[in-house]
Amino acid sequence: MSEKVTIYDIAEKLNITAATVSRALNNNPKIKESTRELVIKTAASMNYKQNKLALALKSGRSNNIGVIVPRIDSNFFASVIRGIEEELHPHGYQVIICQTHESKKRENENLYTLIDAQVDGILMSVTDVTDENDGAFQYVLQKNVPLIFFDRSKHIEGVSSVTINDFRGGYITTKHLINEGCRKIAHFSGDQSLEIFKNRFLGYKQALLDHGIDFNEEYVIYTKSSVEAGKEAVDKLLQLETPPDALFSASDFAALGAIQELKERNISIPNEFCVAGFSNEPFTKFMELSITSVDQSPLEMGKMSARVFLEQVDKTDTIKIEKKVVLAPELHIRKSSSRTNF
Amino acid sequence: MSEKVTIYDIAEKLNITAATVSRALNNNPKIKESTRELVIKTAASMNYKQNKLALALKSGRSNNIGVIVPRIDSNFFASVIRGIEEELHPHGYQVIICQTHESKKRENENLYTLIDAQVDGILMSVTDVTDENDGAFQYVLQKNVPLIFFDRSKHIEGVSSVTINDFRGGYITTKHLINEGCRKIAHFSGDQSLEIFKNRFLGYKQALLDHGIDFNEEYVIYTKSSVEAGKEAVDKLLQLETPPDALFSASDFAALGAIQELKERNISIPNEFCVAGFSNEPFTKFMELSITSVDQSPLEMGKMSARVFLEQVDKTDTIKIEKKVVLAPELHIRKSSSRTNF
DNA sequence: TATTTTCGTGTAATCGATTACATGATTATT
DNA sequence: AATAATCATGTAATCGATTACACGAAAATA
Repeated sequence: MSEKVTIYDIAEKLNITAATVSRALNNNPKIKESTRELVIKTAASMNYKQNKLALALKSGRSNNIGVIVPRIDSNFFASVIRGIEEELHPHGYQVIICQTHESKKRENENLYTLIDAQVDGILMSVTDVTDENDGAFQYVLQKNVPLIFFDRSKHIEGVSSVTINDFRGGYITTKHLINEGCRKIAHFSGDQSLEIFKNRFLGYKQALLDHGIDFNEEYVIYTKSSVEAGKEAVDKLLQLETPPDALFSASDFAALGAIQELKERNISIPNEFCVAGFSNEPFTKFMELSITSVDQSPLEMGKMSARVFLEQVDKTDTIKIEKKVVLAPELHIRKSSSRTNF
Repeated sequence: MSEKVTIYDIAEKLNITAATVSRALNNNPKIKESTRELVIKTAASMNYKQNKLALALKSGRSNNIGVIVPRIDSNFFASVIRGIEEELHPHGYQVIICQTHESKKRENENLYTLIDAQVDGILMSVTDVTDENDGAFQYVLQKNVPLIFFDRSKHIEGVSSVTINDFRGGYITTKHLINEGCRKIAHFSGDQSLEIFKNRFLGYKQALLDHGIDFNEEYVIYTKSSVEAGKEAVDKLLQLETPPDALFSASDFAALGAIQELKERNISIPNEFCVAGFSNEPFTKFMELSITSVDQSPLEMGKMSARVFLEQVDKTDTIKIEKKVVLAPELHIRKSSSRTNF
């Protein structure tokens, strides 16, 4: 039953034109004060609502921004999205969510769909199979839609990014393990095509080097981010001639799997074996044997990404700003690696 | 640099009208086959993309649906959203996310904004201060936009809902605790204005009744869903003349808090005290002392909500379908309450 | 052959708002 | 009083696609 009220209806009622109504509602200074008041009052009484679609068509701006993540049901990504939403909501932007499930096809599909839906910007975390030379990215850039990577980033000219210093995260965690007296430190890494994993790995390596510990190729295992994968990987490690005495896992889930497997083998943590993870998933601090982990401040990352977007959205199209924000990782030291402090 | 290609550009190039182009692209049967092919080929070669905003304005349908949740960074809501997205994506819908942070003001704001943005439907979980008589809901209904509640629902005529059987969840959990030999079972509940908490509570009460156990008002505590709240609540319980020997908490976080507090007091779980939570948060199964909890199948809930929406979206406006889907809760029995099986 | 169908396409309105330009009414200036 | 400047509003195009209606040409029917 709800008749849609347009500016034409208001115009008709007041015997003026829609143009005048539009101007009055938009506080155009050329409108007589009395007219403006009358229009605003009438609009309110008729329960007028501006049609955002018409506005979007005319202006070419939808006031929507797209967010693409591998999956939304992970604490990390959900928190980033929360940050984005909170930062953008006051500016009148709505957040559209897309998932890739680590599929390049889905990722491209999402990019094209978002552009076709005329979003005003795209904030995304790439998949582990993303190719930065893909046409979809060119398509986005060519449309002059601000594109911002968060966490999982690729180097593309003209694209800003908000990441954490993964190298440093790897470095301080490894250094911490060394401080706890560990010398044979293993590392679970992820897909090397993702910068985040490469950098955590490099930080790990550098810390070893800086502390005079030889890097041992055998101690590095590439795992999926799952409990199961962590168990299997630890299994492999323990079969080595000289098994490690500590683990820096680039994934909390793999770290948890490792802990479960070590416990089953009655290896005492942290006395015989120290474990540290990455991401500060909620469960890491809830465990009785709480797990040391690197916090990525996802909320802050989301807010920062949103801010970078806001900075770019109104700039002249001709100037391409490329901003690289790097947040500091924070190591949360917990029981799984605390021989001394607890 | 990207010139936008419209149907007018295609029309001009082929010396026909935009109407013909539109028809050809929409597989209108009145178009000559040769023309259609030519148009489609030309459109492709010119890299034409349909302007969704223009389409939305004309049709009044945006192909967006709005999802409103208290917060997105909770495993439960994130999983529901995942389900919604996965179900709706193949149908060409985009999902817009809004958060309320349990604020009625934010909730209303979100409802109005979504309607003004012409979403084709709204799927939401209400706040704990939502009033079903609020004008915002009337506004939505009056616009004939399908509204579907999931999990946290209110009774509003013409509004469908997808929930789990919280009564049953409360019942089977309490019954399980009784089976384990507990007789003095406490309950942490939440805001009673939310059906979910009322129903879990009622299920709890009924189970006691059915097993000849007196209901003890003192054993029921209304807590927030947080670890801290759980600790404080257990503290109160233990000060009672006859402290309980089990807890059914309507929140996993409060259950965790309870467990931590009980452990600090060296009360042995599950031998002296059994604990069960609700929601099956990821950490409940990861703990060494894994926590018994009720699974709400959030993914399924999201998919089901999406399906209910799809059923309603194309129906004639005149017929208001009101569908109430109730999913079955599933009790995951774990160490925190297993005196016998583990 | 004359008349009716059918077919394919064009014309123009529509969705709702914005805005460059035009215009008439005041007011200010000389 | 004549001219210029200012003000408030109207006219009409525009954003890009869809679609009811119209119309000429070709095909079918009488």
